[in-house]
Amino acid sequence: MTTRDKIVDTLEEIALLLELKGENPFKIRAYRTGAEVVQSYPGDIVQKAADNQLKDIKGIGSALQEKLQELASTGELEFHKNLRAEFPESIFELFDIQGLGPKKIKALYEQLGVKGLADLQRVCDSGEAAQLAGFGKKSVDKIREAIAFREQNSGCFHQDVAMASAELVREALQAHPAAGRVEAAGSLRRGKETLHDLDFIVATKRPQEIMDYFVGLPFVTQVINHGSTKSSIRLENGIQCDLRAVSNTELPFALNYFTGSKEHNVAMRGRALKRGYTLNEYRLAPTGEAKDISANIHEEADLYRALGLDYIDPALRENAGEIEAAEKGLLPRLVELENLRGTFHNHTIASDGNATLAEMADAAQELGLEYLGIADHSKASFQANGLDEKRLRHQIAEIAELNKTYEGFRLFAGTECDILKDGSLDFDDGLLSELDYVVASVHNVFNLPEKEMTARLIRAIENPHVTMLGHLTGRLLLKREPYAVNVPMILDAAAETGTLIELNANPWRLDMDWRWWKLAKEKGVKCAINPDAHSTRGLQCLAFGVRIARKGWLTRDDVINCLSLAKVTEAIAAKRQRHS
DNA sequence: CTTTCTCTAAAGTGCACTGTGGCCAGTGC
Repeated sequence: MTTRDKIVDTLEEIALLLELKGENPFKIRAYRTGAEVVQSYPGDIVQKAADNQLKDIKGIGSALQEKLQELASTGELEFHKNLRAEFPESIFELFDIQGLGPKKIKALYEQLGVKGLADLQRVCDSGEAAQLAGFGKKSVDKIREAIAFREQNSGCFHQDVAMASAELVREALQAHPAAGRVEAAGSLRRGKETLHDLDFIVATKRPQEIMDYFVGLPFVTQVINHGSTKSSIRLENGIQCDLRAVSNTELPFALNYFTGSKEHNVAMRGRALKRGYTLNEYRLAPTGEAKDISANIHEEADLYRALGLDYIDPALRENAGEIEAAEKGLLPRLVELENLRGTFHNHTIASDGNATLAEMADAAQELGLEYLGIADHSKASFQANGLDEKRLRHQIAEIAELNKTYEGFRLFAGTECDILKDGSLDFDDGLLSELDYVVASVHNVFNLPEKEMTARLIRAIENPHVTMLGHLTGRLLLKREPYAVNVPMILDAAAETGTLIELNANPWRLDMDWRWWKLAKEKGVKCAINPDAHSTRGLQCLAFGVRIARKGWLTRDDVINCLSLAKVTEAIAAKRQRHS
């Protein structure tokens, strides 16, 4: 069965391969456009393609119509197969290296026979790469750094992929008749920003049966371990998944132990010892005269209570003050997805999103939100089709019109305004003042020294129209390092000016990092959880943002999205009013 | 490869930055 995703992937791969061949850039773009159109087409485009009913779809001309028909009806495409045959499979690895584009990959492949990462490392080390035209010592050094960065993160995955895989595994396990409770543990449960494996615990009386079933599941591509209570497999996407079978009574202990973090566990064990117990993954047992209380422990919460602690949410288990807080009854009541009543920073087809204003608004309402902020790119982000003054004013008017049609819901007119190299903004204050709010973000010149980058951001923060700072460090998890910026100084400036900091909920960003939010909260800086959605589906990234906010100890009072429509309207106008 | 047109040919997203090689090409947003 051909799926929409497969068609999209095929078209994108064709674009990549054509680039490698040095084809006409417009032809390449046509395939990329085609992929986008297929991705966002409302309706069953696969069926339509198979039936050759693709006429009059903008972006799909005669050549793509034919290819899509072949692809949809046969599941294959001769043209694609032939293209693939021209290059080794592993060549795609090279596109993950920052600083390598199609031209350089082409040169490496044709002149040095570089087929993948291993070859790339070799020709960098041997000095061959530096000899190529267009290459030199500096570029080779950069490539080596990029390889090292990639290797450091190899076997790591973004939250969206990990969560989807975890759901698949959980459902499969739960379906077995001998499976009792099935729980995800590990860093997934703690809500870490990236993950390298999935840990599951199942309560059962027949562990061997569960293990045999687990390693034989259809999505298993490799069996790493297969024992009577512990097995490890690899999924199709490369994620390793460990499963442990325990008894019902052991479950709370196993769950606690395998959720971690290691540091949290060490602290817990130490605490148990002080109270006369030894704690491990199976039980809490008295070491001396203490009374055996294990029969009273059915849930993790009972275990924490037994150690004189309030229940500590998995998100907080990083040994970063959570045990002390739990002892004193000072743990925060963490924000929940259900607390969010709206969100900011979302894109539409006006810039690089693929849904219209109305579609985004409808999707937001379906999620139960009361307001949605639109923040399309500004003109300096040309590559993202950023709006100029005229188009933005047109969008403001469009939003005003749409707002007349809603009851109990509102679109906010905003912008994701580029912060230019010197810290000035891409739009003048006159236009910014016509908007409901402004997200200010950096999209170019990432390599400034920390001092200059910090000054750049602070200058933007000091603009009275800047409501919030977008993706603070510009990092792309597992792909690009954050840029150098002094976060405490930024937080001070934000606190002083009443500027919000975004928690960008895109699983590739999750920026500002969760490790800073506790400090931000202490300084009185508020958070805006934003999905940075480029489609209606993208709004669901909010869930990832909430997970990170929880790791940052944030409560509903710290997150502006938890305010009602009336209150949030005041809140986003507050900074500006200080200055008027 | 697609769209648009002045309708069978031309135009189709711009800029900053980096490094290399000698004033340009590749990359990334």
